[in-house]
Amino acid sequence: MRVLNVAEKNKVAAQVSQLLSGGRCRQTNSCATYCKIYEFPFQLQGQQVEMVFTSVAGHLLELEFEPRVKGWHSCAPRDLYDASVHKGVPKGENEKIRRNLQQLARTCQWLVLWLDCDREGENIAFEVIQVCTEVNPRLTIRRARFSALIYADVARAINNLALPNEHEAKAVDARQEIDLRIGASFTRLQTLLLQNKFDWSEYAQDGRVMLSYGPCQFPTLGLIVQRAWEIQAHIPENFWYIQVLYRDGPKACEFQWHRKRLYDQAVAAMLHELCIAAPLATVTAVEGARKTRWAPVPLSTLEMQKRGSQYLRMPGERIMRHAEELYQQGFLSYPRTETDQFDQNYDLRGMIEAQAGGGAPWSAYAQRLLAPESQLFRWPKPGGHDDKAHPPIHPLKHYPGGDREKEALFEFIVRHFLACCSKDAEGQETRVIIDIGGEGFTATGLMVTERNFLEVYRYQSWGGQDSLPVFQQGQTFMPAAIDLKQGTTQPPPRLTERDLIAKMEEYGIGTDATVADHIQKQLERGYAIKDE
DNA sequence: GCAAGGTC
Repeated sequence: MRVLNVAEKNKVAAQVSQLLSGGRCRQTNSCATYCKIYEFPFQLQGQQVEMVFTSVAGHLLELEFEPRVKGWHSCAPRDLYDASVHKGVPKGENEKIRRNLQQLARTCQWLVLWLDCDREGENIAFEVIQVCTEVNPRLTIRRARFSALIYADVARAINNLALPNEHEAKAVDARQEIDLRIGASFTRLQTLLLQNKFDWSEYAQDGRVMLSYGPCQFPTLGLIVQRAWEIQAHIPENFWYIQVLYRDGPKACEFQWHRKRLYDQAVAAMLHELCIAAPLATVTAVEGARKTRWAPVPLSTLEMQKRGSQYLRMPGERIMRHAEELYQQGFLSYPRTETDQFDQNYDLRGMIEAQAGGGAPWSAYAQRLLAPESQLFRWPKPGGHDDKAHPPIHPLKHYPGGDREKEALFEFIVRHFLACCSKDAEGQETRVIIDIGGEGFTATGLMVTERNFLEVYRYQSWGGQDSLPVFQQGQTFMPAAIDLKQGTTQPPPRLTERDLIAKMEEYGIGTDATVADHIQKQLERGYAIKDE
């Protein structure tokens, strides 16, 4: 008996084959570029069988309208709600993937579906069933459900084969149909209605404008517009505050008023006059506290995009493209992961060693991290998310360089990885509280006592302020200045890509894998612009 | 010329 096993991606087919065959499987190419075939003998339910593993690459089928309504002027946009839709294999790579599946299905008696354990995976399972039973209707169909790519889980899955869940798959069918009908109809309606009403030439691509609508695009744009409205609605207001400066030779510091700011100029001026009338400052307290700056937790896909866009000023979409290439070239672990904690027995040491040579700017740090006497290493703090399929994003081997942007991204991922394996930074905060004419002021200083992860994580700084001059409780001094200053309230800052990604995550717009695409689309369509 | 989801 031959058993055809289909995974959602080649990587899973390869890994499950490795685990079930004990590392002894034959790999051959298929007619599909990225979907390999893995074969090995296996004992299934007490029977000797030949296992044949292959994969799709995500969805195999795509929902499309009947040909009658495909032209933009063939029907009214509202007719797209009644037109019939069907699932078909889109032209291109997926046709090759279908051919691979059908060739194998003809020679097999069983079909075991190893798709991801989520709704999309369940839906893809039925796509695979549809394509395979077209050429072999007598296939016995089973679903393998595994939660992690480890032997125990995979073995449990093959010994507890179940049936695919049609309800879950149909939930995805419903989503697809809603997305397509609403998206296509509103896109046509808006575009046809408005394309000649305004001058869109600035936004046109290939001579025409596209005013697309989609259930992810629209709320994404909404988040951008919301901030723009907040900025437009801002009415600047003046405020006043008292600033106290201390100076003694080269030593100087600034004291912040406990009232922070007042919006009543007369009151602020009166309090200022009281200070001027009795300007001698009395130190009422000197407080010290230990402060800790936490090292980052291991890197998930969305966190990579958020930090990458902030630290490197690189669009999320390009970060993902570079990460994907670095992964395929073997420099990086799998770039699509929700996991931000390392498994207990992960070989972190080996991963750090891989960065300790090569003369990179971080090699010396990696070497220190490995040296026990440095006491710099600490097992990364768990971030609390685990997709049970992939580890956090981390470097596998040294990237020799070539593409400047890819280098910058790789460097960030390495530094983040080394940082999350390092101890937190420690500092000593000093607060000096003074009284002038009944008003309270505080100066705060921070001395970093142990930089630890900050040494390698050059994207973050801490303190920056010089340590304070030494003050003693009860001491008095004459300030160098007691000034009444005026300020103006500022509108909220414009939205950054990092903020937008975070908000989309918060509101559940798109998925980890698509958030960057939706942002990219805003720019492509000219709905929003992004500057430096 | 349209959506959003999956992946190399």
